[in-house]
Amino acid sequence: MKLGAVLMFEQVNSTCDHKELENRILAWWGENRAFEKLRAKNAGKEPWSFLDGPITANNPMGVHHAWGRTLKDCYQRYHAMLGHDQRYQNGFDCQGLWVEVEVEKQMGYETKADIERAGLEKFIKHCKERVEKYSKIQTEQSVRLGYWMDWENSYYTMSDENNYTIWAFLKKCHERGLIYKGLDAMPWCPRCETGISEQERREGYKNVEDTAVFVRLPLKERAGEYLLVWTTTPWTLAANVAAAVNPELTYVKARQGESVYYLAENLVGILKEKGEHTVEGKLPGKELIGWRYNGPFDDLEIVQSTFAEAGYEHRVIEWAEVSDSDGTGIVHIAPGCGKEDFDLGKELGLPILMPIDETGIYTGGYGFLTGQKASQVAEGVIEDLRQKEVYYKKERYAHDYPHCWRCHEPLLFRSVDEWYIDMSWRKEIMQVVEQIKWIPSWGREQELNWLENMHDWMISKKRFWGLALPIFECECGWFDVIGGREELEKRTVEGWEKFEGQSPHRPWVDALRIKCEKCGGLAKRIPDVGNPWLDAGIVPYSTVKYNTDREYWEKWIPADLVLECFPGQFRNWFYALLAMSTMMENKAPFKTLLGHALVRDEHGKEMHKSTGNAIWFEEAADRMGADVMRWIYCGHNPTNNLNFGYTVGEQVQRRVFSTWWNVYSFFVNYARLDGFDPKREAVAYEDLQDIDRWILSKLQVLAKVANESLGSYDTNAFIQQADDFVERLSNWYVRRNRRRYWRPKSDSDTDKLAAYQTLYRVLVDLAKLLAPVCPFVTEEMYQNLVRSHDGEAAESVHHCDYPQCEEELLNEKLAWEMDLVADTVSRVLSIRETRQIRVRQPLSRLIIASGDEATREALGRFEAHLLDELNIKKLEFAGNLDTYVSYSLKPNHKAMGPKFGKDMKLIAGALEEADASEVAKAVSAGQEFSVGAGDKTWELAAEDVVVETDFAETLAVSEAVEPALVLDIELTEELQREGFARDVVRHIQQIRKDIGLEIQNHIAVRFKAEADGLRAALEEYHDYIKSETLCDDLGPAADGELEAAKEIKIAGELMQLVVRKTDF
RNA sequence: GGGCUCAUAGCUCAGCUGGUAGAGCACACCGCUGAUAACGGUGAGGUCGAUGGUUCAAGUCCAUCUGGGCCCA
Repeated sequence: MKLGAVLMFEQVNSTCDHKELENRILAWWGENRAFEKLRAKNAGKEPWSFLDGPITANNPMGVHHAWGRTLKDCYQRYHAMLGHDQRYQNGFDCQGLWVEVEVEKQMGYETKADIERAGLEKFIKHCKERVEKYSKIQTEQSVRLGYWMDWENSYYTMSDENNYTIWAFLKKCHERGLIYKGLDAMPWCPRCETGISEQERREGYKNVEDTAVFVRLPLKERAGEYLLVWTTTPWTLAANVAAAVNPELTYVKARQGESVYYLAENLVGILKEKGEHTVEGKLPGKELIGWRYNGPFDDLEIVQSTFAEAGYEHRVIEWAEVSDSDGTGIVHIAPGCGKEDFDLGKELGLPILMPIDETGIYTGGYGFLTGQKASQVAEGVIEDLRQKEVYYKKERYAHDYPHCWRCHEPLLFRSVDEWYIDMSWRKEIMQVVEQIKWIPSWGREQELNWLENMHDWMISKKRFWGLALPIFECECGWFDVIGGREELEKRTVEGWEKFEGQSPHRPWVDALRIKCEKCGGLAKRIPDVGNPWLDAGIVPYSTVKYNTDREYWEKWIPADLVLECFPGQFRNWFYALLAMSTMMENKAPFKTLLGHALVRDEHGKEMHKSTGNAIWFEEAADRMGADVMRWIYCGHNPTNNLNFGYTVGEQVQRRVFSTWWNVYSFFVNYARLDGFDPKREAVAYEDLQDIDRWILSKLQVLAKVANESLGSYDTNAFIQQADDFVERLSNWYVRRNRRRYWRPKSDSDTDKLAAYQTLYRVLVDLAKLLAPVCPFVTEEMYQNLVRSHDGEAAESVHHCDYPQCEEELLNEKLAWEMDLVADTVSRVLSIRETRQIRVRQPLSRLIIASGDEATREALGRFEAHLLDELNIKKLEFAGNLDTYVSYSLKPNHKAMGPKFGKDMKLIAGALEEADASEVAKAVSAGQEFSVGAGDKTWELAAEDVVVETDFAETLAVSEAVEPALVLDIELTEELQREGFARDVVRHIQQIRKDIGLEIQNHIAVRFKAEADGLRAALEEYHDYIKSETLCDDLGPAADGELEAAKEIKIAGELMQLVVRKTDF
């Protein structure tokens, strides 16, 4: 088809290919530097500050990351359209064990020794390379998502600036005397050869089955009597120092064969398996305290020497935490191998046996155990105990046991020296928490709860790739913390030449020495690296020019928004941010924190590579489209986990995007045919139709909701409204107005112009409103609708001002009226349904009965829509339905409750007794009336009761709600013929579609029909059928013309139809 | 044991400051279609986890309990 000169819109397909469209828009943004122009446009204006939590640059980004990133982008785009200046800085988390583990896998290293053999420098280089590789991949993925960031300027937590700023933080801590080295029993990963911090330990609990052993420990001075002790970690028995009982529990003395056993009364059942026993006495736990016994490994040289040195013998101690829920009620205590054991040992001054080294292997002095892996000695220990006759029995025992969160090895407990920050200043942090708005609000409680209960912060890790802790320690015990590069250079007395020009990482920083201020010797850096949450926690300082441009920092911090996935972060990033910022400046680094939950699969299961239900980001983006994904993310309540998958994607695509796109495509394609010129002077508001004013009002409501929702970080509320708007736009506004666009072209047709202008305005504003949510499809629409003809308009939809509600276009009355019309339509359709009368069959009249003037007036004004939509000839109005009905009465609780209170039940009874038709008359007249029960009477108003009506059979009625509707369902032959004609039209249209004709193609139709009614209808409605179907030639078929005929059935009568295209 | 949180239709979820329960999907039936491989209508399906309390009125507020999740000990 040839286009005239005035046609400016590009033709639009009826379906939208998201993948193609999005890639095209991405390329266009790039070529036109759309993002850079946006930044330039807003530069220097009022700032809005978002602070990005660094994403771990260790693997490709998943659909779970895309949730948070979509929300981040959405709020940034919204504020950009409000004209706010922004930093757009993305962050990558680079340092830490997670990277090391992946590099180890990649290089085939098994142990720390392997790394050291291969060379630390090489290893660190690989770590850096891995971070570079994945940060690049994540950047590309984020771009595909439509995430607008200053990608050239992303921050990396491995940067010098970041590391040195953490040093400054640590120095402040040290100046307050909060840094210390402590010996503690801690969970330890023998594979990673490092301690696991409290935060990390919580990541890795797994339910496993272990061998639990019952051991009988001979009591000294009580020949033939034994303590029965139970442990789930047989490897720790060699480090046994004491046995603990609960002084409040009751214990029994039980004889079994030659032996006498002591154990908790409630657990005596465990003896059964080994034969008969008799209970010879009961005693409280406190009577056992102090009893001495022979340890299970007293034969070991190291046990003997350690105990001798301490002047100690194995004995029973008290511990209130001992329970009788499992085991024997007597707990084996090894202070070198367990957290509680260690604390207990410290309290009581017990000696400590530390049997294993960093790799989980027994050290010297442990006899046959020496050189063995602790995780593999269970059977050997049992055999040894058996020979020593202290073995009683074993069992399989299922429990939650901590595992390494990275490599999944079971953790062991070791007593080791680690470095800590004393967190006794937690109250200061808790005060800072109060400065923050938490969404959802219980986030505050969560954070406070963590701060209340946390222990000191273990900041050291015996690994390689990470923050080099700036703690220099001298052999004499003196240590100091260096606060930055300058101080480091100033205080370094040796090794600077090896360090200069390198990042402050191992191995280079290990070469440095400073002078000990106590003994004058050389202090060297402790070999440990830092906890990675230090890296992420400092970013409000390190990435926002805190050290170099304080004015800039003041401008952007505290940030307006931090937005991250909730789980874990209360003790991780949020905690680190708050703690570090409290120490640095005693203030919150951000004002609002928005948290979201986790992404699950469609069925609510966790996504895992191994179970095959994981969805890769690229695949999702290409298959469903980034816009669709973003709609799903924005439309979800962030508090709840999100069940993500292709089914929900298809739903959103169908329900929202397909509908919206088709309105757009409908508009564009007809606007082209008609040569609609968007620059023409606007039709005056008073010359619009009510339905135009209605959709414009609805658009303003949407703009209001959009600004309120996005302004309060609630995309969900906005999406719900937008969803509804698209639905109403398509299935009411466009559906009701189709014929206005189809009318023959005429420049003087103001009403047609009004229809185009209204729909145009709605589509343009809707694109702007939704631009932050789905940036691609809105850009596409904007370019075609606006930029195609207006070179002065903003170059991108994302450069536009965000639409604000125009109060003068709001019209609540119209909204109410349109709801009434829609409701009326729906009710009449419901009547047709129950009476089995298809909508194509015209009916003679609809009676609307209401005592309410406004209701009648409103429906009267939309009469044309009602008649057309419902295929009815005539509308009649009545004040009530007296002549057809009998009445019954029901109380309206909402109206009466406040007035009559406790009398409600009595009044309900009185209404049942009252003269219903009298009341109905009063109600429909809006008058007061009285009812009575016993000796009481009440004055009721019209709105206090609901009148129900029973109808005669002759009419179809819907009277449950106001207004009452009565549908005349009598079918005359005349009406039937018209119904036939509409059926014929409909079938011809279907055939047109089936044979692939375009809207504008003309046709010829041949038919054959036997039934008189049908033939009469074809004759009577000959012209109507022709004009409705663009048919130039309609007539009965001659012989041989029906070969390709389609046989159809109309109201039970057969008919044959042939459609032929006549233009080419 | 303590803190937080959740419990509404078969599934996923809305229900703000109390007024007598909704949507989408799925299912069945019917209809509509010259924008819509769409849509509309109807039906079935809910003791709004349980029990008390406040109130004329509770999914909504309060208390207790049960069950799930997270956090802490």
